[in-house]
Amino acid sequence: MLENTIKDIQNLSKKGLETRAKILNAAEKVFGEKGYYEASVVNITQEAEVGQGTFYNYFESKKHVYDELIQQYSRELRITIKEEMKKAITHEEAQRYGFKAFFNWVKDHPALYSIVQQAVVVDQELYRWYYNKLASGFLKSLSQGVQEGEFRETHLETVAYCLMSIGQFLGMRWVFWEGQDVPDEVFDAAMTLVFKGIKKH
Amino acid sequence: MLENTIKDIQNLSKKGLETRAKILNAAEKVFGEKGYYEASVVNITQEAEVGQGTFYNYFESKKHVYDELIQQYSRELRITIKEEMKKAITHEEAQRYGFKAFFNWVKDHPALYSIVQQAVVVDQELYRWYYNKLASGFLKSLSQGVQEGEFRETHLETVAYCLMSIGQFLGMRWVFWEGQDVPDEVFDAAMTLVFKGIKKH
Amino acid sequence: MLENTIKDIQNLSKKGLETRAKILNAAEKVFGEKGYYEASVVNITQEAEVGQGTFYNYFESKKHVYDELIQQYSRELRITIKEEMKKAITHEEAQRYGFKAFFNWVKDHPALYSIVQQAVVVDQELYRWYYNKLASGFLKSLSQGVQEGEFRETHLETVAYCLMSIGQFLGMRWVFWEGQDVPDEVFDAAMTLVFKGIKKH
Amino acid sequence: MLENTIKDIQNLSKKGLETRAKILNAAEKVFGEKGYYEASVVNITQEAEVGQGTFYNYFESKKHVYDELIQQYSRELRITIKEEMKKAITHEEAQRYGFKAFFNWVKDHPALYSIVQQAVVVDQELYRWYYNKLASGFLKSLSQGVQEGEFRETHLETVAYCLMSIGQFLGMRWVFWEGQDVPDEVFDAAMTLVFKGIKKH
DNA sequence: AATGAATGAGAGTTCATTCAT
DNA sequence: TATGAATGAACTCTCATTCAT
Repeated sequence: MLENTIKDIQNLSKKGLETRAKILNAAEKVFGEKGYYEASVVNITQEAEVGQGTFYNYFESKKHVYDELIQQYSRELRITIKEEMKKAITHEEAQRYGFKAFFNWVKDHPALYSIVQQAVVVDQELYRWYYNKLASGFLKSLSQGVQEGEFRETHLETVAYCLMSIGQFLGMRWVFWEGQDVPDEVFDAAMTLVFKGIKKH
Repeated sequence: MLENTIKDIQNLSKKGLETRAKILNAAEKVFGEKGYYEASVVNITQEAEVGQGTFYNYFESKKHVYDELIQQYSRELRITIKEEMKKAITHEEAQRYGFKAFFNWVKDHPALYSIVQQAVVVDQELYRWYYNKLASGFLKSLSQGVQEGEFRETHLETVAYCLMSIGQFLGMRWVFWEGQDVPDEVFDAAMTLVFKGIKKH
Repeated sequence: MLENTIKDIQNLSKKGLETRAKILNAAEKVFGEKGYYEASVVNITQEAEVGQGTFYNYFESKKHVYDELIQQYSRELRITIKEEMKKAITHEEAQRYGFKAFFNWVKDHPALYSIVQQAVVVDQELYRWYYNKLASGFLKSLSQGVQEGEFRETHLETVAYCLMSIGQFLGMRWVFWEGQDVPDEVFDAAMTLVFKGIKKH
Repeated sequence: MLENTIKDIQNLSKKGLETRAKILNAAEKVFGEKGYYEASVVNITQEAEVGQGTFYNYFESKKHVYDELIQQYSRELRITIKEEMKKAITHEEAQRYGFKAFFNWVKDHPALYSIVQQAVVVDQELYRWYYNKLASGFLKSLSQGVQEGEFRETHLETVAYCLMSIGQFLGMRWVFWEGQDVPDEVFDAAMTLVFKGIKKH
């Protein structure tokens, strides 16, 4: 009743949902390729093969699509990583699986990876939110490892940030820039560094 | 005689150099506060207290000032870190001094720190150039440490990227976001992590 | 669907075509009055009573409208002249009709006449193209006159240029400058000059 | 006393006159190459190898140099033609010499030729003045020819404009566009056309 | 639900001209 | 007499957004 111009994902018809999804996918592609500021709404609607006006039936502004992409991405990424980590037995293994999952994600969604990076210019607050959220995932897993005696006691938030940063940069350097998997020797070198640093013995 | 429209840093009068510096400083401030895309040339010239046209006497475009800021920043930062590292005796100490120097730098130049981050959107190539340059600094120092038997043998480029990334994220999290020094417990936790990871014993 | 930003004269709605025409007419008027360089796009959109941005929905740039005006003008003029010449019996008569048609055209479209002249500064190539096109019309008619024995043999391209230039200058001097018809005595004097010059006896 | 900022060609030192001439020559070249509107004052001062400010010591504005060039050109051209025509015996010969002189002039001063053409956009009034002046030269010579019985009676102003226009276009077509002399067959064809048209028998 | 024509605020940039030195 | 640094008005063009259909 309050919102008669759509935008509310609820009461959308099936067709409406499809159109919305087309736009969102187009936005992902276009933002990924051109960057938020170089990308225009027209670019997006053309990519989506819908009219210019249609965009505003589903999103309040260019910024709103961007926000939605990041939030969606963030959620999916964290779920994926968590799922993957569950398969492990030790916490070390879990961390390894987590890294692997992240690298695969970047390889499969380079556009979204880029979009997140762009938040540093587009919306600092969102950027901080994203990394804090990601770090808190690491933190949880780490503190379990400590409780169970697998990792030594230390300032865990710091370590969480360290691990996250390593994942971030290796993903950037080898996966995003080169468009390949992280090479085994790189992965191993990084893991050895990390686990020598945090394991109890 | 001959050259009236400037842009060449050489043969600039004293007054010209001052004006140029005013604009560069203003650009640093404005880009830092508003981000590259939200910042307009007018914002910069107003901050610099010069006329709009004056900007174009000294820089070919908005992008050119930006590039200059990054390159200048990059050079100064690397020199500062190197100077600081020289004061150390062991390589571990050198690395610690390096990190400290970097954190101080971020604290003193938050705007420039932000500007570099923005390159991820503004100019990917510049962004890669910056990090590769920075990483190669770490690499050099590390391989010396290995040669002299202080650090263990490993895939050094990876480790360089890991160290750089840790510095980057801790600097972001504690210095840039909070505007304070990296707390001692954080610094120690990170250094312990790192050196347990790379030292020989 | 698909094409939102226009510029293609095809698939334009009726309203779109109207707007485009309004802009084109306004441009003709404004270029005619102020000249290409003194005329601004704002001048044109104000004359057309549309928003500034609307201009760029229909033309890529100020130069593009200009080109279109010239080409349209050139085509229409040549068709008009040809139509008029067809009504004649002898080739002398045909030439006379052609000149008359040209002078009438200038009287009816002084702005367009001026716009063509401006090409000498705005776009030399276009200027040459226009006059070569016009001269080739004269040439065709002349060589027929020669073949049929009405005109004497001579270097026809030269004569074509001479006739064209006479039309051009009389049109400028009496029609464009004074805003009147070419006076009879002027017309007769010029025609006599010309036909004494080219007729066989 | 009235004018203390120079600009008055009178009380100029020898050096001043030289500087003024340098600027005028540079302006001729630059206007000729780029056209009045595309040419900037900086272009001119750089070509003249003087400072930007120096320009305004000798000319009130960009437009003033332009005016001066045209007037100077017009005067010199008319003198040159007149001198040349004096060498002839018959009036027909005089006209031929006049045309020749004009074509040579265009060949030697293509930049000035172009500058005059540009007046059609830059300053209509100047443009009309120039052509009226030129036509009146033809007129004088023609009416003498009539008085002395060499040319037939006719509407002389018209014929003057016709002759002038022919010279103008042949000069443009063969000399200015092609950068060569008017070919003999073209020259002869044009002269034959003209003199069959105006001579008594 | 879908469209695309219309818009105007605001961007980056140019350049004729001024003026202190 | 010569200079070039400084200026701001004015330009062309872009684009997120609105709205009538």
